[in-house]
Amino acid sequence: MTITNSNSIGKWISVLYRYSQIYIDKELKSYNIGPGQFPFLILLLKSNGITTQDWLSKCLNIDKATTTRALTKLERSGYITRKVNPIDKRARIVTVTDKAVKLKPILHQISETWTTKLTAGFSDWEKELIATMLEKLAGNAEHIIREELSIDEK
Amino acid sequence: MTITNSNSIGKWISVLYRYSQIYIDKELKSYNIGPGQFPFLILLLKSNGITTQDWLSKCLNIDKATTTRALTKLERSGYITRKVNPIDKRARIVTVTDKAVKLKPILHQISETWTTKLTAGFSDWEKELIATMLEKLAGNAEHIIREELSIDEK
DNA sequence: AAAAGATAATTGCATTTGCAACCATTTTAT
DNA sequence: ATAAAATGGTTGCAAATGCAATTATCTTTT
Repeated sequence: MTITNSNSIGKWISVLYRYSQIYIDKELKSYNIGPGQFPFLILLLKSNGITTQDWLSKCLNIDKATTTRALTKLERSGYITRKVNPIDKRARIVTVTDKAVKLKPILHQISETWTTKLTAGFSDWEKELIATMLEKLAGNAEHIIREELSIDEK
Repeated sequence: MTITNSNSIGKWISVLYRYSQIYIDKELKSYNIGPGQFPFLILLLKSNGITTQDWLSKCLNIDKATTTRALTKLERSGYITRKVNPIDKRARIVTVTDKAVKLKPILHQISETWTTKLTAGFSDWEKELIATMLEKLAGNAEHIIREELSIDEK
């Protein structure tokens, strides 16, 4: 018998996910950036030009079809450009524009404000701890799903 | 300057959310229960007949329109019934069926297996800790969104 | 060098979701 | 007692999302 508090981890993850979507949506609506684009833009601002769409998908665990569409929207809104990689014509080189770079501080501020308010009452040490723990959970989750997939492939 | 690890909490939450959706979808597809119904069914199995749809929505932070649809699907699949509350005709009394009760052990097992694998490498103490911390985060998130709403209402 | 397999990205399709607007009923205020 | 406000739930609509299939290109095998 192991009915413990920890079984609600999944519930809180999903609740938190929905809150964060609502928050991002409110904060970024005026920039024509939705919760579906936000993580891509943040990631691209960190790793400009040095990544494939597929890598973005894997890094964020977002379906590659969704990635295509998110980047299409970001491109239409003028935050990124995509050109075919001449070395590998299947791939695209995704580059952030000046418009995106100018927005970078605001994006980070929104992200930081959210984190700060979210972790109100936590010590700095606890903040680091929970981030580290979540990262570990995500690693485990990836492992679980990958294993399930490989079982299916039998 | 506060660029720390903790700023990625949001990222990991969203990554974990998507993994969990994939997992639940795979595990429960054969029962005709999707990730959108799962949390409701779990919650209803705990608090049968003693809740409104609105309470479910608030508890899980899920839009009430989505709640209506999730319950409609659960009803069609035979896991719950809804009747108008004679005391308050606006409200519905949601009751789980025998079919749902029979499924309860399986649902809990799926939930437990996910949690166990997700927290692989964590001590029991750490498992409790992360659940507690996530609950706190969710409480803070609710607070943030509620405050933002009340500002908009000015 | 050609065929088979893998990889990067896109498109089609169906499903899910949230916001707004709405209806019905109950509660509160006057 | 009636009007106004609040509450529980549903529906319309548009946007987002994931899976599967497809295209194009590159890599590996033979």
